[in-house]
Amino acid sequence: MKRNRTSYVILGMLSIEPNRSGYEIRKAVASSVGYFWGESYGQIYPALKQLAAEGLIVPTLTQAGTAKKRRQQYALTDAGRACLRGWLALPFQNDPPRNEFLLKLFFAREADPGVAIAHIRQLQELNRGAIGILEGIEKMLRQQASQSPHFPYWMLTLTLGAAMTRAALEWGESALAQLALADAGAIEDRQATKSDPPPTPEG
Amino acid sequence: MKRNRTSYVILGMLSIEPNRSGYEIRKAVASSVGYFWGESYGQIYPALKQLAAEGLIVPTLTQAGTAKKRRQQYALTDAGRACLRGWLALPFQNDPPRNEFLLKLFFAREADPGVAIAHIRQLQELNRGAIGILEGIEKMLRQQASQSPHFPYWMLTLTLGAAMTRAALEWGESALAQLALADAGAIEDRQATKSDPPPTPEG
DNA sequence: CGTGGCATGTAAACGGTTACATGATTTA
DNA sequence: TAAATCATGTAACCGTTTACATGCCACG
Repeated sequence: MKRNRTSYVILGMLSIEPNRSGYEIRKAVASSVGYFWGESYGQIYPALKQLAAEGLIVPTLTQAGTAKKRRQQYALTDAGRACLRGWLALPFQNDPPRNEFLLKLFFAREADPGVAIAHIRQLQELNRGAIGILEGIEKMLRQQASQSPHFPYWMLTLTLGAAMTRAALEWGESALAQLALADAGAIEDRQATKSDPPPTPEG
Repeated sequence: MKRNRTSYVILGMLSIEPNRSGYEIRKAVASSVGYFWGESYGQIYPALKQLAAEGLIVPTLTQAGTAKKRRQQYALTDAGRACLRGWLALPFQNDPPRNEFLLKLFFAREADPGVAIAHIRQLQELNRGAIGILEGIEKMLRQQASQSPHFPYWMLTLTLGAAMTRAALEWGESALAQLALADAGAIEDRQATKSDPPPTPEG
């Protein structure tokens, strides 16, 4: 039975906490795995229908007591849980990353000299923001979920993200320094063709 | 004029070296930017047609001298080069990464204890391989392209990839250690409920 | 000569995003 | 009751992969 990954994300989210609606699942995805996975309504709602038709999830009664909005909630069935576990045990597929930043950097020679520097600065901004967000999530996790059996795995996803982001930040600093040097070198070269060469700058 | 990114990759590749065919462009992509970008024939050939129709590239005569296979080559026009430069100067869009490894790790509590460890080991394998490939490319670049004006930018793409991969490798080691400890802890806990607690193992 | 791989291309299917439509619920 | 927003859903579109079709060239 071929199934797309959206279905597994839904099963996973319901395995962590049952009785969620499509809307809630979408929000949970964005706020937990959002920095390495995304889902849109256009995928979630059809997938919910399909999963329910196959008996992997069941619609649960919206408790009429408080009646918060009208929303159809779902919970995992035994078959759904088994399906999730089967998928988890399968080797992960690492989908080829698409990194437009690196693409532009690769072709940057064709552009004006400032372009690469501007892109790297934009990347640094993004990565600094990401570090902040990751640290925020980590703090919240430690306070609110440190006793959860999910905690160690959730922390691991965070620390990998943080480690790679920090590595990228360090790279960015050195890359900016390099490009600045190269610019200075180019200026020197231009001066050198006009007058005497000053090979090393001195105070 | 809306244009997909495949077109810019083609323009970029032709800006580095003109007179390439679709097949050659595909191969060049795979062997240079392959670890952060991919293109398939199904995109390249239609894009070539479209670019030619818009005058951004021109089909060049396959030199009848050696007649190496039949293949239609293309070269950049001035308009094509200008188009590429315009795109390069635009802020890059960072497309949300999709990382199935992290997704499975996030849900790993639902699976058997060995599953997360197996996935991390698989990741380590992949990353060790990636480091090897990146180092190979770097060596080749230093030998064959160190005088090219593209060289500094190409090196930067390599060093970012290497830095992030190395960070992931380090993370993997510590993650494996952590999970091994957790397993040992779980065993201890189970023993503790059966007999006296041995809080710290001693020779 | 014919087989295998090179090179070009196309059609179909897929996964995913976006935009839009709609009702229901809060709030002002 | 009007406006804003919540929640669900659908249709269309886009980019991409995959599978397939085909002809050409080199080599045995």
